[in-house]
Amino acid sequence: MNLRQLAAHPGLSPTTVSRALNGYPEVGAATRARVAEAAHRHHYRPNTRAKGLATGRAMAIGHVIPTRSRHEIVNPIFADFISGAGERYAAAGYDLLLSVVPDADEARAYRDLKARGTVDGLIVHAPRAEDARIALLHEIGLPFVVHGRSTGAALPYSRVDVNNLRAFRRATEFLIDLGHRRIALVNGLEAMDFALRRRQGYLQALETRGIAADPALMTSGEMTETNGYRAGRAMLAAPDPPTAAVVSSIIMAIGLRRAAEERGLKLGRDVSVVTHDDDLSYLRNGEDDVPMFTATRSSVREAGRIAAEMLLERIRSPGQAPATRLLRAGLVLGQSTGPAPRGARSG
Amino acid sequence: MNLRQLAAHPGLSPTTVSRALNGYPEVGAATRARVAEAAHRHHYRPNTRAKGLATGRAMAIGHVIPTRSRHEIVNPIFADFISGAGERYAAAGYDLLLSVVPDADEARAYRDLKARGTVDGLIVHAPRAEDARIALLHEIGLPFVVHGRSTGAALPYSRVDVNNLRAFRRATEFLIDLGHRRIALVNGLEAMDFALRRRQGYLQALETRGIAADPALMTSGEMTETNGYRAGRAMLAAPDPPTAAVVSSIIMAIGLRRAAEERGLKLGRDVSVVTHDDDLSYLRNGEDDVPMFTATRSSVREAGRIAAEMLLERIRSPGQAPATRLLRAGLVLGQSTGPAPRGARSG
DNA sequence: GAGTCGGCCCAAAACGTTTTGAATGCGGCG
DNA sequence: CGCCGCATTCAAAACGTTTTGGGCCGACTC
Repeated sequence: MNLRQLAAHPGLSPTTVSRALNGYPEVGAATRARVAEAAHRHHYRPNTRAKGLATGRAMAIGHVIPTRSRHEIVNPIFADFISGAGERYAAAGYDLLLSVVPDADEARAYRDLKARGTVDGLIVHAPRAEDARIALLHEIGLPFVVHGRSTGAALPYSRVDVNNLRAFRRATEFLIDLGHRRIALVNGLEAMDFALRRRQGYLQALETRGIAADPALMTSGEMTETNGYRAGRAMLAAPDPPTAAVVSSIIMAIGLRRAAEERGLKLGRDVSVVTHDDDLSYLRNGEDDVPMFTATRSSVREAGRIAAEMLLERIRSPGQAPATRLLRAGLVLGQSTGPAPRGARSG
Repeated sequence: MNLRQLAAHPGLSPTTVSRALNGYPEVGAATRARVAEAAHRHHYRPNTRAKGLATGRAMAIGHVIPTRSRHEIVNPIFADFISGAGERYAAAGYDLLLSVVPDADEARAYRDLKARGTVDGLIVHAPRAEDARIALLHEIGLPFVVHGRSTGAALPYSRVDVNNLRAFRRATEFLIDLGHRRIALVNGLEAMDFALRRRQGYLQALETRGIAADPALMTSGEMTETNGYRAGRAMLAAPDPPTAAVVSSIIMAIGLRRAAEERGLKLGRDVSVVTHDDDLSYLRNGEDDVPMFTATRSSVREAGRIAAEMLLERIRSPGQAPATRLLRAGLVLGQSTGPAPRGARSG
């Protein structure tokens, strides 16, 4: 059903029908009603491409999710983040365009999206320190919002982020307060900015309390269950094992728990763990009674919603100064932490 | 950079440039080279919307992922499935459009996509038995491929699926062979077709071996860690607890393991578990040495790749008879299964 | 009663491509 | 020499919208 065909029915011109549907004032109330009725009856929807061509807007937001080419791991938080964002896009009449590209091709993907005019703006995922994409997007001239931060970026940018540094410092201090001295850090890939900042928070806490950081207790890698397990197995088998750990992802924490239990160690009694918890919908921590894990919690779905709103606002009124929304990850007490064992295994 | 602007540069008409770029034969070799060079130099990409308008094709595939409005859980397999599919779309020059809609609005979402001409085809996720969407899409006239099956659907349709019934029958038989008699089923939502068929497989195995099914041992729900935990906790606390379970998702299995360990029971010794394993990229079962879980394994990312290819083929040559690709989930031996305890706790 | 203004509507241009239909120039053939 | 066919190229229409620039008519002002 065309606009022309739709217009022919009540015997009007396409112009008038278009105006009636888009709420322009210069159309009579009676006609507007007739048009609305006809449109409804024929299930009329304006053709996206034609409308976009005429208005110059794509009414779509792009999410470029980079795939580290080696092992093709897709971060499980994407699903929840995108579902949060998608909800807001839908409400505003925007589509969501997903681009899964090997990270080597990422720059080209951005340029393409702009040149082809496919999207009106985009979300930048998994930023690194001094992330090159920020300069690139400024150059290209596409509105964007970063999920996370990029320390040292030369140009300003909008972002929604979690107070990673503070959260991890608090988590580490909490463990220290419980008497732990050998505390491991099981981190995400430290090429990522969020991981860097969590590490800083961890280090600051140790330093403030006069505990020397031990490189043997710090590990970093893709946030998979296997990597959590590996880290746990290696550290717990070492001569002077940690009595506690701060962990960057609940999935890694599950791997770590597996490694502990394999050695007959119980979380919260023999080994304490504080993990970051993105509040993934299929992996709720503490949906029943006491949470399994003590955690720094921040809903990534909520972050998606906020990022979407910020981006839509940037598109609506360009030229605004970049904004920052900081989500605070609260420390949630669970069963995975407890006082350091007396005369800890650390000897 | 326009087509017109691009054409002005080497002093050609838009027509010729368009033809040169799209590989039509009626353009001289020399001109074609000149055009290619100019296009490359100016990073020219044809405007998606204009191209789509002219050709009548959107060069985009839609994925409608329904959100059960109550708790907004997004199935964790979507990320991997979509990443597999997206890879193939990209290779074929297609975009991926994601629609996150409350399942009540799903029909309208499909009609909209068609009416607005936003996509050339789509993937149907999480089909139910006699799923209404199949008839709807036939009526609408959009090519589609179903991920899964819809038993009892009146009309034919293309699909890629796993042999759920056989896999779960085998898994159950395997446990029976190990001496287990009280075997639980921790299933996904049985509104979903895949869950129905897994249940059938489970029941068939019990029946064949002359074991009466016990409703108290069968549970069904959203595939979250919490639900796995709840099922495990309830069943293991019951008077006549199961010695084994078949589980529909590795995430539920992790919850089940947690419940078992809470009672001091060890998987593979006190309780045996066979779980389905979608080979999620961040939750690999058996990346190191022996798999944690004995599992029916089938890569959902691979399913995504195949579904994408089938759909693109359907779009390329319409009118083909619907096709079916059946992936076989092999039974992978892990540490979570062992012989039934002698004089099992079943008393 | 003439002129002006507002309300309502329409024809045509524009967005950036592809595709149709036709034009140009050139060599070869009769 | 005239015609034909071929290889190239181009102008214009088309895709389905929005937007620009009027046009018409009745009511109001003086």
